Amino acid sequence: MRIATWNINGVRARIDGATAWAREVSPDILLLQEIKSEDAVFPAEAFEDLGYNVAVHGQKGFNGVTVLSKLPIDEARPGLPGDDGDDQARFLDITVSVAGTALHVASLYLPNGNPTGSDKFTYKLAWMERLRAFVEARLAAEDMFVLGGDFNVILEPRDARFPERWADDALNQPESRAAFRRLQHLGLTDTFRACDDSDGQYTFWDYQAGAWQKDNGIRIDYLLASPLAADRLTGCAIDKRTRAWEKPSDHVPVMAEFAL
DNA sequence: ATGGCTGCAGGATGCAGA
Repeated sequence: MRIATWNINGVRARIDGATAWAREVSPDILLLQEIKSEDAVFPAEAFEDLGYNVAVHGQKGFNGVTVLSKLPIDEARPGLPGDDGDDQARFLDITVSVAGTALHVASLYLPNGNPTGSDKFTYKLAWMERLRAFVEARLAAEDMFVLGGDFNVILEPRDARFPERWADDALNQPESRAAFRRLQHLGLTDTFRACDDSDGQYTFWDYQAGAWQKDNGIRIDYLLASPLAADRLTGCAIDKRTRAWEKPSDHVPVMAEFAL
């Protein structure tokens, strides 16, 4: 079972690259973020033609997440619990059945939070606390699950080419990292780090100032596995080839392989 | 970096991103 996540930065502007990549790599489950589309204009047919079942939690202009699955989607639950007043489309949780066992997979787009100290930063931290509560409940139920997406947190200095340049950024604040650690310490595995401990591994390069050419990147996209899923982890990869494509997303796909 | 691109909404430029 191959699960991939990719912040596509506008799925309609990148539908050709997205489908070409999905056709070549053929993940069983593909999570997309920042589709920047409401449900009605999401190009579902392009993915259905590749054999995917489609669950969408869209929003006009901004945000928006999807789960594309070659396995039938038994249930789809849009929205992160914990705040009925939150109307930003940043979370979609689905259930599939693998060899008679339920596997839950969530696609998430964690708030950026800039500028630090603003109400957006407060929203980011509150969103992370809601995510922690969600994961805590999931673990208490001893469910097998994977959380994938753009977490918008730089965990360690080695996750940035120039960490000092991110000193004032919401992605790199002690509060942001602490909230991510609280999540991890409940018992989630950073699947990439579980099988690749090397430095210089990034998932995002800014469009500006030749960041890609200078390898000025950061690692902010993750696939986190619950214990039952982590026990089956067999591999991981960041596919940075896509960043060199024509009209690329500023993020690249992250993958994890499970013996499921 | 004083954010130097990019997508989207809407029909010009402003906003959001990281």
